[in-house]
Amino acid sequence: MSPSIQYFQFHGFAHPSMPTTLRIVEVDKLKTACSTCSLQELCLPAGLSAIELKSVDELIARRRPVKRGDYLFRSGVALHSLYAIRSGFMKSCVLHEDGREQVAGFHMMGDLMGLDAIGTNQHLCDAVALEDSEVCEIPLKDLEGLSRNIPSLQQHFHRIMSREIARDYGVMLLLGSMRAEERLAAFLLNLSQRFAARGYSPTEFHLRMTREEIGSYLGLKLETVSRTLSHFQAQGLIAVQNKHLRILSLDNLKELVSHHSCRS
Amino acid sequence: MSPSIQYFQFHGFAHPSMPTTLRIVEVDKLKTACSTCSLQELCLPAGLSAIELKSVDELIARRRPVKRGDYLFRSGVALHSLYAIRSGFMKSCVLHEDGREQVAGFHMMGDLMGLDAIGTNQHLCDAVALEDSEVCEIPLKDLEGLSRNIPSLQQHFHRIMSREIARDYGVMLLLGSMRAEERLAAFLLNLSQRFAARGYSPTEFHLRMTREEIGSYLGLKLETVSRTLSHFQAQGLIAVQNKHLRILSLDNLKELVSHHSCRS
DNA sequence: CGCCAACTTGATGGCTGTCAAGTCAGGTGG
DNA sequence: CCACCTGACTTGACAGCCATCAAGTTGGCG
Repeated sequence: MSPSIQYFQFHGFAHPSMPTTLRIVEVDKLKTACSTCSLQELCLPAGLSAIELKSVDELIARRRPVKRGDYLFRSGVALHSLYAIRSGFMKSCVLHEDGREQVAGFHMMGDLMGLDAIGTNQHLCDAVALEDSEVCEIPLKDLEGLSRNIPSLQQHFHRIMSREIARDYGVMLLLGSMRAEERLAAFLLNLSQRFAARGYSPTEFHLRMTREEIGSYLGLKLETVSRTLSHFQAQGLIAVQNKHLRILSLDNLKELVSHHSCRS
Repeated sequence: MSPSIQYFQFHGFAHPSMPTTLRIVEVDKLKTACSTCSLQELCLPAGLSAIELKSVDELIARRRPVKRGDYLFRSGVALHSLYAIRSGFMKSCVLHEDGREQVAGFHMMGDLMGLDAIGTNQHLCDAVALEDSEVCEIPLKDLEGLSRNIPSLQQHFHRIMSREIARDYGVMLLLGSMRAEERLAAFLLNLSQRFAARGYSPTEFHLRMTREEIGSYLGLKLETVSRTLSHFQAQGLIAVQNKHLRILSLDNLKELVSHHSCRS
C-alpha cells in the first residue's frame, strides 16, 4: 500500500543497533521529510513557505512505528511530544476513575495527537493503534520555540487546537441530541469526509474499529450499532460486510442526520 | 456586589461621548488592569512575572459590558477577539444546521471564550450572558504577537486551549456513558469546584441557568432535570429552591458519579 | 480442524422522552 | 396593595428507544 521502507534515522534518532552518535543518512531522506510528505497540507506544516518547511523538518524528532494494538501513549504519563500520524489509524480513549472507558476519537493520517495533554503536561487519554501505524514525534518545547519565530506556524498550530475544540463540540451535539440512527449516520459521513480529504474513496472504506469501539464513541452499545448498520443496509443506504463498508446513498444519510424526527 | 464602576477608557478605548483621541485615565485605572485583577491566577496571565503582566495589560483592547440575555458574539460572525470573563456568567450554544441547538458550556469569571473560532476565523457558537456580565476583549492577533515574545504567555495560552479540549473530553464521557443522575451529580460537582476556585462557597450557590439549559448541556430534557433534582432533594443530597442550591453532601454526590450502576 | 473474538439477531425491561396538567415566582398595570 | 399574566418549574401517566440478556453465526488464526 503506502511505502513502508524503514528509515534508520531521521533527526537525532538512530537505529537501536547503531551507536547513537552514528547517523546514517538515507539517500532518499528527503522523501520522509515534511517538505515532501504528501500529508503536508493536512498536517502541521500546512500553509508554510518552502523555507519554513525546512525548519519544521528539523522539528521532527523521529518517526516511530506503532504496531496494531500497541499504545502510542498512556493516560497519566508525562507529555513529551505531540504526534502527527503519518500512516495508519488510531483511537484515543478517556478513562474514568472508576474504570469506565470511552473512545474519545478516531485519528488518521495527518491528525495531531496529544493536544489534550498540554494543559497538565500529562496525557489524559490512551492512544492505541488500530492498525500498524507510523507517527512523527514532535517535541512540544521545540514546536513552541519554532512557532515563536514563524508566525504562520504559530497560527496554524492554534488553528489545529481550535479545530479539535470545534470537533469536540460536534461530538457533544451528537451525543447530547441525536438518536442512534442519526449518530451512526453522522459518524459514517464524518469518516467519509475525512477519507475523501486524504484522497481515498468517500463511499467505500474499511472500518478499522470494532462495533464496540464505534458504540463507545457514539454512546451506544455494540448491539445497537450492529442493529442500526443492518437497518441501514436493509434500507439500501449502505452495504456492509464485516468491516468493509460501502455507502450507497450519501444524500440519504445526510438527510437522516438533519431530518431529526424526535429528541428536538 | 462586585465593583461596577464604569471606567471610561482603558487602552485604545474611549467613551462614545468623548473624542476618540482624548484618553481619560482614571486615577484607579490600575485596579482594572490584569496586574491588579483578582482573577489573574485563573485567567490568561497566570504564571507571568510583574513585567510580563504589564504587557498583557496593554493587550486588553477594552472592557465591555454584556447585559443579561445579550449576545457577546454569534455563530457565523468573524472572529476578532477572544473574551475573558471578568464578571458574570455566560453560556455558549452550538447550532446545528437544522436549527437544533445545544448548550456547549457554561462560563464564569476567568474563563476565556471564543477559542473554538480560531480554526476557521469564524465563531461556531453563540455566546449569551445569563446575567449582567463584563468581559475583557483580547484581539487575537495581538495575543499571538505578544506570546511570541513571552514564552510563558505562549505556554499558558496553549495550556488554556488544551484544558478546553480536556474539558470537552469530560463532557463527552458524561454524555456518552452516564445516566441522568450521574450527569446531574457531575454537573453540580463541577459547578461547585469552579465556584470554590473563585473564592465562593462550594456548597451554596445560585444556578444562573434554567432547567432547560442544564438539560440541553447534559443531553436531558428539562423534566428529567427537574425530577432528578427533586430526587436528590428527597435523598437529602441537596436542598434546592428555585435557582438557589445548597449541596448537603458533597461526598454522596461524588459517590453517585463514580458508583455507576448501569451503562458500563 | 477447532477455538475464540467479533458480530448478528431476538426477547424483554428500564430509563428517560413525551404529553399534559397544575403550581410557583416575578413583574405589570390598575 | 392586589389581580393578573407569563415564563419557569414540578409532578404524573404513558410510551418508545435503547440497554440488557441470551443464543446463535461468522471469520480469522493457530
